[in-house]
Amino acid sequence: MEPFPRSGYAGGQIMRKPTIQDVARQAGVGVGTVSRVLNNHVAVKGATRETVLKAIADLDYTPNPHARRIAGGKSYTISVLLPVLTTEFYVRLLDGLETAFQEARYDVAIFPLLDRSRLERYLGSHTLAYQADGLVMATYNLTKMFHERRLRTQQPTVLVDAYADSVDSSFMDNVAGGRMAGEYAVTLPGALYAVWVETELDQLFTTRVFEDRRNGFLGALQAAGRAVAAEYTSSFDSLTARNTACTVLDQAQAAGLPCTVFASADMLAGALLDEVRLRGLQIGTDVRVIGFDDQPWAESRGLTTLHQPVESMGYEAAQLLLTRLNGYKGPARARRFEPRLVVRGSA
Amino acid sequence: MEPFPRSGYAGGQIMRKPTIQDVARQAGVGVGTVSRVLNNHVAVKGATRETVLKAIADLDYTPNPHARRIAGGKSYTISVLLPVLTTEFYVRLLDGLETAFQEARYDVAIFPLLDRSRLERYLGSHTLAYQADGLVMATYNLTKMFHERRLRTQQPTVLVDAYADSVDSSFMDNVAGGRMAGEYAVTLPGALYAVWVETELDQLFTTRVFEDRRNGFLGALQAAGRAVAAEYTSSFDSLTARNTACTVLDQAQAAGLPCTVFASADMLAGALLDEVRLRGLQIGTDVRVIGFDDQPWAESRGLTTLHQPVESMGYEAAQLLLTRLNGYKGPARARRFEPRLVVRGSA
DNA sequence: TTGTACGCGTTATCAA
DNA sequence: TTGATAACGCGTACAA
Repeated sequence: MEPFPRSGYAGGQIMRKPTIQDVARQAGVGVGTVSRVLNNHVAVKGATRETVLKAIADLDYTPNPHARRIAGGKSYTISVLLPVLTTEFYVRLLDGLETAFQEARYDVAIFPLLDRSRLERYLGSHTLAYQADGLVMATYNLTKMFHERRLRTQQPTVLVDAYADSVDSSFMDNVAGGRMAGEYAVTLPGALYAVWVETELDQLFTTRVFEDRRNGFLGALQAAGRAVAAEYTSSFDSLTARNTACTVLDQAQAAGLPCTVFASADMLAGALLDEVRLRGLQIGTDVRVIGFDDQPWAESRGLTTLHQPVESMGYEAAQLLLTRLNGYKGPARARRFEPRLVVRGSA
Repeated sequence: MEPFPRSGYAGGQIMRKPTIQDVARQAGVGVGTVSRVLNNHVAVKGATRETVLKAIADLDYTPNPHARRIAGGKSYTISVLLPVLTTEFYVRLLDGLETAFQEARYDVAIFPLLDRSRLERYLGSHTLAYQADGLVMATYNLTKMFHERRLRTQQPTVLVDAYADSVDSSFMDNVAGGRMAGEYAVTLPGALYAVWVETELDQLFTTRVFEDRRNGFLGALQAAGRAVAAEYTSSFDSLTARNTACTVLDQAQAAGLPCTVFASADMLAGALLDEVRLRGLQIGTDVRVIGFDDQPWAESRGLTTLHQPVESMGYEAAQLLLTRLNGYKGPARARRFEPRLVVRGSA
């Protein structure tokens, strides 16, 4: 261990993190006053506030979040619980969340939900995740867990990309997205096919995203007096996607082109584009493809798809949580975001 | 606010998180003894330990990490700083890390490095990331930042999937991986091509992974008196990968088949397989492809590739950090993992 | 408007 | 081997 001087400086360098005591001493005030400045209390004279702020800047002081938490206050920390982050979607979501929280001077820590046991571990105990001032939970449909009180969220919680009636939520209207796809699809010539993403088996840990898209799509078709020629289900990996694409096109070719395929995720749509090209068919005439997500590559591949305001959704989720942290006690609020159909060459 | 009873129970339910005081009272011992049990101190009589553990279980007590941090300097929290997690690689890496840390009863929080400014934000201040007991930093080559003292890691740090001489590290020997690919490639008929992944422009924030693979590969070719017919660079997105695949095959077909292509990431290899198939060529005879990563889909697509023991690498990184946290003060250690060539149909 | 003193839940020290 | 008690850094009554 290196020497650990209890006081101030050594060779111009602070050897130990300055505390509120150091700031108080430096500014010639009491610790209470420094604390009041830190927490934007009204009862501080302007001149005093300036002195304290200067001392804080001089010492490069930052409050210790753990001590804040212990003292009964807040730790200025938010936990974000996300499914495994292998898509662009979560990167954008995080961007929106972090932007909003940073503006409010909150730190955010991410806890990846690699599997279900982790949810319970994160929430069931002493973990940091649970000790945060607020919780953001993404994508999973936790309604049942709330109802069954298996999720006892002592601290303010907001759902993003998911909905439950008992907590604040900020989400995409996937039903509307599916409907938009459907309403556009029925204007195109030929038979209609759809590819869905398989949701997890575990009921409590599942997402309704793709179910909603399906309901919206089928609803729009029904309203137009149409129906799908066939539906398929794929899981969210590239190999299965490619196999599914083959199956879809086999059947579509057998039944006769042209046709339109609604792929409920761009990744599936991409596999379809590949397979169409592979078979020497014309995208946009023989086979039309509508995706969902508007991934970064969608534009350059000319994919017609539903664009989601993901960053805004994250930003708004953060705002909902921040109002709770600032004392809002009203009923659960739901912020619904609508996707936008982006028509490109593929349909 | 609901009533907030200071003591024990209400209707069989604990209204407030039990503290070490509650446990001590319940077990009929002092708080010091409880603390000793919690921290596995030797000087606790077996019978006393049992009593305390029972009280802990009865009350469903878990220590408050913030209080621990304040009192003892340890919070039992590890920060993991990762590049954006859009690949399977980081999921597996996290799995290895979390497994090891959980065994040692540490919590881990993830801080995604969406961009460079976040690195400085995470480390420069009061943030949770910085307040953790230890730091795991993945992939990026931060050597220069350490040398320039732009990264002042007060707490133990370990690099994973990266190397710097001043800190502990656990990493893949990508040079060896490249060499293995090269040594195998030279046994195959036809011209040799290689596709690399573009590294970021920012010097301080770059990774050496692909540079290493290249050096290994070219070294093996040189040792065999061979050379690549051409090299290509692609960025890590599917669109560029597909374009690059086209370019490679255009040139390879013009120069004459068969040929072998070393793609320094499975994602690039996958694009090549697609394009080969698209052109009606035979994979494994006309065009042989060697990948790198052994992604989950590699087996079913028959991709010859380099398998990386990613989980082990993460697990070992965690172990290195844990020894530091337990007081190890020795010089920086480097744990090198070797990839393994998995020969399948593609080459 | 400001300073003092207490409490938060834990670890560490010291005496028993 | 154990129990009391002093820190740890901060928020906040309460007194001034």
